Amino acid sequence: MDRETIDQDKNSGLTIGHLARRAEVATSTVRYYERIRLLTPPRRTESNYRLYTGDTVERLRFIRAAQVAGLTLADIRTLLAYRDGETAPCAEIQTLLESRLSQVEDNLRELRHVRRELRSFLDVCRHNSSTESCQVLSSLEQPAKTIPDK
Amino acid sequence: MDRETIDQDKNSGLTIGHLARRAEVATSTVRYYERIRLLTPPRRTESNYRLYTGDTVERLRFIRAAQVAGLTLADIRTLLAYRDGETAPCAEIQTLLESRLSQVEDNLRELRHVRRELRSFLDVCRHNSSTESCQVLSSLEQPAKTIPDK
DNA sequence: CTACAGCTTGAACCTTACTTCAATGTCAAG
DNA sequence: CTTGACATTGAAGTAAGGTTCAAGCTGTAG
Repeated sequence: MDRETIDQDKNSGLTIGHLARRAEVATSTVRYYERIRLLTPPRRTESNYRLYTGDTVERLRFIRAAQVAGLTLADIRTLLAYRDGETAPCAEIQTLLESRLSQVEDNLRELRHVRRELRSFLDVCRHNSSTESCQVLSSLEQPAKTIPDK
Repeated sequence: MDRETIDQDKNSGLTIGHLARRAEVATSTVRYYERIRLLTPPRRTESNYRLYTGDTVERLRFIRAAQVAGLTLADIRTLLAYRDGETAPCAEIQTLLESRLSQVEDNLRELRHVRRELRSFLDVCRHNSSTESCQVLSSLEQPAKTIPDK
């Protein structure tokens, strides 16, 4: 039995620090999530320390998993409400996921475009023999400049 | 000769509004750029209006082009300093572009990961016959859950 | 008993790239 | 002369997801 486990047994609850270590988030994040109503206020010790159960560890992992999937905290609040309630309307969840997916795909397209731009500027840079008067600067002058084909 | 051109000729200078329209940015953006020293303070009319030359239109286009290429305004300030000065050290510019490119590539990798996650949750959603108790919620419970191969 | 780690709070701060606001001044047209 | 568009300023607001701070209490090891 390690320190953590002993501490937990003692009062059958986790202080914010223990919760945070188990869920691998910062304590400030836990308080932040309580503020924005992703976590409901937990019970308190006599000395006003927050006291959590293992369920909250799960909840935090849920939040992380959803974040990794690209959902915003606002999205996640919606999902958590379903998770807390008895109904979990699949169609609405699906709509939410699909709308995020299409945003992610937009971002991907834009990033690929940015990558193309950067690469083409780097090409200019590399085909430049002079160490001064980098051609990139002037190629940035003409907007929408395309590499002339051949 | 259109209104814009007449206005320009009159005093051989552009007010902030004319500059903004020519460069297709908001006037508030122009003032912002001046504040963060991307633009040097222009001369003023007697009545304290900013008065720009066509060079500033070019400068704003330069900024836009660089932004589209994924550079931050801080990066761009560096480039503008080279552009204003007599030396444009190609090597350093190349380094800057390469470091942005690798950030962009990191972002792309991460976004592709996010897309995979979202798609796999959507698969769960679509293979679910029940309209209630959406399986996505429980599949978010187990972190790092991989779809079991067959 | 004394450290020192850990907890409490509300408020402020961080990043990036801007926008908005309020109060006031300027300029050209009718 | 009035109206309306445009200009000025500094300060504050926005989005998102947190972090940091100050000042003060609690808990425990030595």
